[in-house]
Amino acid sequence: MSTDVLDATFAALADPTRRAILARLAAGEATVTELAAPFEMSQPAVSKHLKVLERAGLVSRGRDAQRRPCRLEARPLKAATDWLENYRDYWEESYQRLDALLTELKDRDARLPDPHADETAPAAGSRNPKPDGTPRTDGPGSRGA
Amino acid sequence: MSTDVLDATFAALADPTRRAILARLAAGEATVTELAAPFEMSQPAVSKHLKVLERAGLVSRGRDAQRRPCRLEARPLKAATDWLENYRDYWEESYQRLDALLTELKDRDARLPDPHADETAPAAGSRNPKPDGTPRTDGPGSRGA
DNA sequence: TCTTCAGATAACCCCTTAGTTAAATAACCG
DNA sequence: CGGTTATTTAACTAAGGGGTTATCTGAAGA
Repeated sequence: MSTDVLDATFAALADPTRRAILARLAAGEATVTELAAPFEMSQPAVSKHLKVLERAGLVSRGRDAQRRPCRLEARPLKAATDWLENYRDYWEESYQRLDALLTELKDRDARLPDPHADETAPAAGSRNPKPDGTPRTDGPGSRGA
Repeated sequence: MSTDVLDATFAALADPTRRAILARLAAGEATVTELAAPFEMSQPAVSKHLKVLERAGLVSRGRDAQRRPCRLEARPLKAATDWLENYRDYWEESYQRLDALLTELKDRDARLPDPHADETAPAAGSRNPKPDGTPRTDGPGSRGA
């Protein structure tokens, strides 16, 4: 879970073109020209994006004659999700006010000296034990054959 | 869920310093100098990072005399997580081989013409209905008072 | 072999980013 | 008012990102 992985992954995801490429690859392998088609940019530009995705480990490529089919490698996305998961408690709306309250009280009580918490451990709260059963809002369509 | 939000959020998360800042803020509000202390860079540099985080909506700031305490605003992280959630099926190891198989079969069967899938909808699979009960590996410490 | 198709590289542009130091604000403290 | 503390802004450098066009490589196929 070295920071480099997260660096590269998040950086790769920061571009809409690259996210679109990943979305396309989620539907199955595709060649560079196939991937480039939907976009208004040149093919070399897409090649560059692919290189970024490849460096981040999000895409791997095979070989079929002169074609270099790309396929999705989603594993780094797990690292990213894992990192984000530490903050799940913080975006649950219902706790936002409680959180503000706690911070204020703590602030008033004593000025806490805690200059840094490790990057990988945001000291996630004991508030939400985690596995909430919330069903995904996005409707997963049928995939594969 | 405009792409701009994801752009800014993922871009903000692509820097280890900024991720560390967020981790620190998860433990409670902090002033700029408090946030800057752990790092070897100058304080203005940290201010810049904070501005990036602020622009992404990940940090908001109050005012306490000459201090401008920063607090975590985790909502954009939900958008990021939601996007990543669409790919959850793809990183479940057990399916990697099955996926490869399916793609190959489909490829052999007929060359599918599906140039682009929308960015927000990677056509997530019907394979994994989703709410897996996997407990988080990171140990959430106690938080708040 | 000559051609064509599929991608990769190169060389270049422009703009952003991450960092620096130094100076400007802004609010408190005496 | 004058000084100290906290933070922002300015000006600058070095590096990298995203895009372009033009050129090179490499495999297929006539």
